[in-house]
Amino acid sequence: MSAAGAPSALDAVASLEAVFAPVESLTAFEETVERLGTAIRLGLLPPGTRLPAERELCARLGIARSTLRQALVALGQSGHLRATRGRGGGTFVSDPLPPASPPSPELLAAWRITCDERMAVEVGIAVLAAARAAPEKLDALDALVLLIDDLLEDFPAYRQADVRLHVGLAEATGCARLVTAMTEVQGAMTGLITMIAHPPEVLDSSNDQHRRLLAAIRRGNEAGAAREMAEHLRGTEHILAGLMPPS
Amino acid sequence: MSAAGAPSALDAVASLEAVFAPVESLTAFEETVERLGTAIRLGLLPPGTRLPAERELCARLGIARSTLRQALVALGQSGHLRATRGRGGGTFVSDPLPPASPPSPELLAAWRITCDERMAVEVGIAVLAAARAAPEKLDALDALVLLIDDLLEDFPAYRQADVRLHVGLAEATGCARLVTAMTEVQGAMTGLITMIAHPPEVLDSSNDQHRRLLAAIRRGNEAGAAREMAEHLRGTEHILAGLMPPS
DNA sequence: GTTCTAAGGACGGACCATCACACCTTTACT
DNA sequence: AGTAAAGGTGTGATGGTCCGTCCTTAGAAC
Repeated sequence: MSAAGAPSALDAVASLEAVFAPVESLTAFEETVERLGTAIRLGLLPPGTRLPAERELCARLGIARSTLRQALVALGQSGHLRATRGRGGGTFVSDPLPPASPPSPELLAAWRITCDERMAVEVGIAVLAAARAAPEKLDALDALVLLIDDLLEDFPAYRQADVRLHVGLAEATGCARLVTAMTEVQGAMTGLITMIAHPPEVLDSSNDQHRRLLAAIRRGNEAGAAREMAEHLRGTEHILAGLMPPS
Repeated sequence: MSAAGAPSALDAVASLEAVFAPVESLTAFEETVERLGTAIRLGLLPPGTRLPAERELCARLGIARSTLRQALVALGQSGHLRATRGRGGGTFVSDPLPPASPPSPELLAAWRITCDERMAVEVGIAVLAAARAAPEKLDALDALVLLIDDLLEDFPAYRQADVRLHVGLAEATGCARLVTAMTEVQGAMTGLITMIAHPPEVLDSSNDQHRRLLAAIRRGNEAGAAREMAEHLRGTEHILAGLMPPS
């Protein structure tokens, strides 16, 4: 290192790859489809739910109504939404939902990156929740864990409750951005997770991890929460690693 | 809860706020300004650095040259870049950089959200690094900590090395997306951090936390890394909390 | 000193996403 | 029958982005 304080060339290279990486800016249309589609597939908007009226929703989303309609039409064509006209009508989440499409090759290729991102986001949220989650919120999550115990035989229902639990954890941090981050990460994982066989025993032990995680959070044990969450997520990762072609 | 499996209305409300939150899609121009500006302000692109040629850079960024030029012109007008023409010319990071502009009211209003996001991202990255960081990479980070010991009297230099350390941690996870997330979060924090007085004793103890953090990571101690990182970040948060008007 | 060349600088046309606004159609409630 | 609330449709304007082309500058090579 010649000049004092000047970064070495080697050190700079790695981070500059991130700085100069391709900029992919989603259009308002794309992001809306993404957001609503993810919320539907994750069960945040269960089948039969009525969306806010178009004129209200476009105001909430901060986009023009025509742009929102493009998104709604796209989600309608893919079978996730259906619209009825007239008074008392509206846009509703389809019931039943269309069968999940198989994960795209790109998603499969990026599975490790997706898992890494999930690990970072979820562990961070677990620690934050341990630091500050309100007991009442944790009570609700405990109840969810008990409810999940009855869903070990029905994977779609299990997965949906699982997502609600994880998103609930993000809500417990009180930071809306983190809720968004969690839903995005869960949406990205969903395609991968459906590839995995989920025998009830696995789901049972996974829910046990939920219990230990929530206990650690309730104790305010940040380190414990981080460890439990990391272990919990590692379970999925190991199974996926076995399924994917060795990269 | 009446219908089995159906989410209670109350449960849905919180997460739907995130689903229906305003969609803010950055244009390619805006994101480029953001990315390059952040990299410059963080010292990832130190003063005097020559950027790649426009024709190459727009290819790397995946945008049109005219769009890139808009961003370069904007950064030039704000004094972060200067361009020289002719052979051997190019676009260079200004030396010295323009004085940092005071943090915007919006940034100040969102300081808690920014801190939360940083906590989540950094703790997650610390845990991931503990799980898999290469020893050689950690050696480089240890060296950085030693270097920082000599910068306790010069806050700008300290801060720059501090950023390099944290970004280096993200690089140690081997996930480019996390490096991006870390630089974004650090960029958002920079404006807030400059508001704080940083006596050498505080910086010294902060660097001690770096040491303990890296030690935990080297031991592969995920829980310890999470705890150390959380404590490390809490230091800044507490000082900020004292400065900000009670929300 | 002339020529070559690699760089930034500027322009124009095409395309497309987005917007705002106005209007139509359906349907249930009053 | 009328009204209100919802989705459905169309149009023109605006602005971001892209692509290609040409100009200008100034160091390097000869």
